Amino acid sequence: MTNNKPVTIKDVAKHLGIAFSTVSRALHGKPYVSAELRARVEAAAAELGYVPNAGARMLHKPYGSSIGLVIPDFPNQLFATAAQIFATRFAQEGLNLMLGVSGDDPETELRQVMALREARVAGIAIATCGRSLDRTVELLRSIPTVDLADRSVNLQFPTVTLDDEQSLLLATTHLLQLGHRTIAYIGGESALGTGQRRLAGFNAAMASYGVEPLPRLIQQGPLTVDFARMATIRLMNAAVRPTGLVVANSLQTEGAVDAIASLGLRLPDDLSLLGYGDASWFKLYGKGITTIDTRTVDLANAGVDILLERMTAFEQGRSHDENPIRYTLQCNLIQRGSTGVPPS
Amino acid sequence: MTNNKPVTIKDVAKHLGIAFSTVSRALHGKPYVSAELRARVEAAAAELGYVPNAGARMLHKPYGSSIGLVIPDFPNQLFATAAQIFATRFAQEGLNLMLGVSGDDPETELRQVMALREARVAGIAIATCGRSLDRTVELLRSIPTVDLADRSVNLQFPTVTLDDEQSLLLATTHLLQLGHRTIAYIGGESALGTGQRRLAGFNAAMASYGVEPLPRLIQQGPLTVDFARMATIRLMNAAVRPTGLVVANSLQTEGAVDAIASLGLRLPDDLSLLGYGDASWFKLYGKGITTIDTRTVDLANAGVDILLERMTAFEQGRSHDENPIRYTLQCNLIQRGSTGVPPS
DNA sequence: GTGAAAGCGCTAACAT
DNA sequence: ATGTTAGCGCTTTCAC
Repeated sequence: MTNNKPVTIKDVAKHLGIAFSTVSRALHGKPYVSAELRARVEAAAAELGYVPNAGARMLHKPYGSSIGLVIPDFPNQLFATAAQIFATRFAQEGLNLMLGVSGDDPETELRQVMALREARVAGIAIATCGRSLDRTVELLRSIPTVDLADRSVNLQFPTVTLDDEQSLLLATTHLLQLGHRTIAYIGGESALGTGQRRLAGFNAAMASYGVEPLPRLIQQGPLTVDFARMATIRLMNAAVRPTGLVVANSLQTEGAVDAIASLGLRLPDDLSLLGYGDASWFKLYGKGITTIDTRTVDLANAGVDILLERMTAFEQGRSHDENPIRYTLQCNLIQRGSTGVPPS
Repeated sequence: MTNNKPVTIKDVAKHLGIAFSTVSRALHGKPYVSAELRARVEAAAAELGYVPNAGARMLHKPYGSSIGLVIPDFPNQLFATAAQIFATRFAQEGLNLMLGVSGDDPETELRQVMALREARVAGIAIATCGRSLDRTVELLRSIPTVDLADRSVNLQFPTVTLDDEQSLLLATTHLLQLGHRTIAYIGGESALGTGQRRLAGFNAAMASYGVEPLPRLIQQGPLTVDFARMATIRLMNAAVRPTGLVVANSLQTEGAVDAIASLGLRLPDDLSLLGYGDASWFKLYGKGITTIDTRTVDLANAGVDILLERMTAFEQGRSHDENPIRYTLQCNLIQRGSTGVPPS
C-alpha cells in the first residue's frame, strides 16, 4: 500500500489533532514540547511514513544540506578517491554529495557549478579543468569552495594540493642518483598548474646535478594513456635514446608502460621508468613500478577538512580570505623494480 | 562586490517595476510574454545575478531535478563507471546526480536512500549491498528505481545486469576446452545474487563436461583483494593443486594475480588464470590476462535508459510493474596469455 | 506547552 | 499580455 501523495507535517498534525507547528518543533527536538507529545508525534510520523521535504526546509536558510563535488573525470585515481571520501565523510555530517563531471570542458564545468548553485549547496570542492571560465570563478566566489589539486594557474581559492614540484624533484633525483643523465619527461601541459610545477621540479633536479635537459626529451600533452603511449614510442625511437623516463601523471604512466611493453623493452635493463601515483597494479607489474605516492586519500581528506572549515567560516560571516589557505602535501618515493642503474 | 543575500525573482521584478509572476513566466519561456519584456527580464536577471532556487521550485512538483545513485564502493570498476556515466548522461537531461556510498553496509545504505528521499530525487539507481533492509526496499518502491547488477536475491526491481551465469559458463568452458579438469573457482558468496549465479555458471560448465567440481576448490568470500589473495595461496598449497583458476570478480582477480606472483608461479605454464572484468592493466600484465569483459559501460548506459523510462512511466501514472523489466547483458571472453593447456 | 499566523521563493490559477 | 492571489511544506515569530 504505497501512498501516492507524500505525507507532510500537516498530515501528521491532523492525524494527531494538533497544530502542525507543534509537529515541526517535536520533530526537531526543540524545547517546550512535552516528552509525552514528542513521543506521540514521532510515532505518528513513523506510522504515516512522513519524510521531510529538504527543499521546503531550505527556504528558510541561505543554503541546503548538500555539498557539491566537481571533477574532470573518473579514470584519474585522485578523483575517484575524492568522490568516495567526500561522499562518505560528508554523509557523516548529514550532508549529501552532488556530483558533477566536467569532462575537462570549461563550458560543462560552468554548467555543473551553476546547477550546484541552483541546488543551494553549502559548499563546493572542485578540481578545475584548468581553463575555467570567469563566470565559473565568480560563481564559486559566492560559495565556500576548496580547490583540489590546484590545476588552474592563479585561482586564489583555498587549495589542497600535492607538492608537485617536490614530487618530481624526488622522482628525477632518484634517477640521477642511479647514474642516469639522459632522462626523458612525460607530463601535462604547462597550462595546467600541476603540469607547470611538476616540470619545474624535473628541471630543478636536473639543474642541481648540472645536467642540461634536452628539449626533445620533454613531452607535454593531454593527461591520457594514448598521448603517453605515443610520446614514449617517439622518445624511444629517437636518435638520442633516454636511459630513464619520468612520468608526471598516473594515466600517462599507464600509457608509458603499455608502450614499453609493446616495444619489447625490459625494465629496468633497457630503461628505468619512474611512474606517478599509486595505482593498485603498479606493485604487480614486472618487478614492480617505482613510483611517486601521490597520497590521494590524504589529499581528499584534507579537502574535506578545509571545506568544512570554510563552511563554518561562511556561516560566521568570515567569508573569503584574501590570503586563502594552501595545504600542501609532501610525496613519497616508492622504490620498486622498474628503476636501476643505466645500461652501460 | 559579492552580494550577500541571494537575488530572488521578486528583486528582479522590483528592479523592473513589474509583477514577479511575469518574471517567472518570462524566465521559463511561457507563452503570453512580449518578446521585448522577456528580453528586458533576462537582461535584468543576468545583471542582478539571479539564480533560481531549486528547492522552492520543487515545492510545486512531487520531486526535484536530481536523481540518486547509491553504490557500495568505488574500487569496483563497475561502480566508478556507473558514477561517471550517470553524472554525464543525466546532466544532459538537466538532472543532477546525488551520490551515496553505502560501503556495503545495510544501515548506511538505508541512510543514503532516506537522504535521497528527503531530497525528493526523481529516481534512484542502486547497486545494493546484497542484504538491504526491508525499510530500504519499501522506500525504493515509492520512487522510480533501477537495480544495477542485481546483487540482492529476489528484489523485484527493474534490473540491468550481466548474464552472470553465462559469464562463468564462458570462462569455465574456455579452460575445459584447453583440457583443464582440475579447476578452482574464487567468487563472491552465494548470499549475493551475482555470486550465486556465477557459481551456477561454473557448475553448469563443469557438469556439461562431466567433471565433478571439488568442493575444496571452490572458494567463496568477500569481494576483496585480500580474500582472493589468501584463497589463491590456500588453493595452490593444497594437496590437490588445480591447473586452472577462474575468478568471478574484478577485485578478487587482482588478489589472485598478486598471490600467483608472490608464489612465483608463471602464467600460463604453472597455472591458467581466467580473470573477471576489464581493468585497464589486465592487457599489460605478463602476456595479458585472459578475462571476461563485463561491459561496464554498456551496463551503466542501459541503467540510465531504464531509469529514464521508469521516470516517464511514473510521471504518467504507470508506476511499479508487477513484472519488472530485466535487461541482461551477454559477456565476451577476451583471450590473452594467462590461459593455456594444462601442464603435463 | 501549544496554537495561530506570517513568510521563505516560486508556480499556477485566476483576474483583468 | 500583464497583475493579483493562492498555496507548496516548512520554520519561526508571536500570541495565549
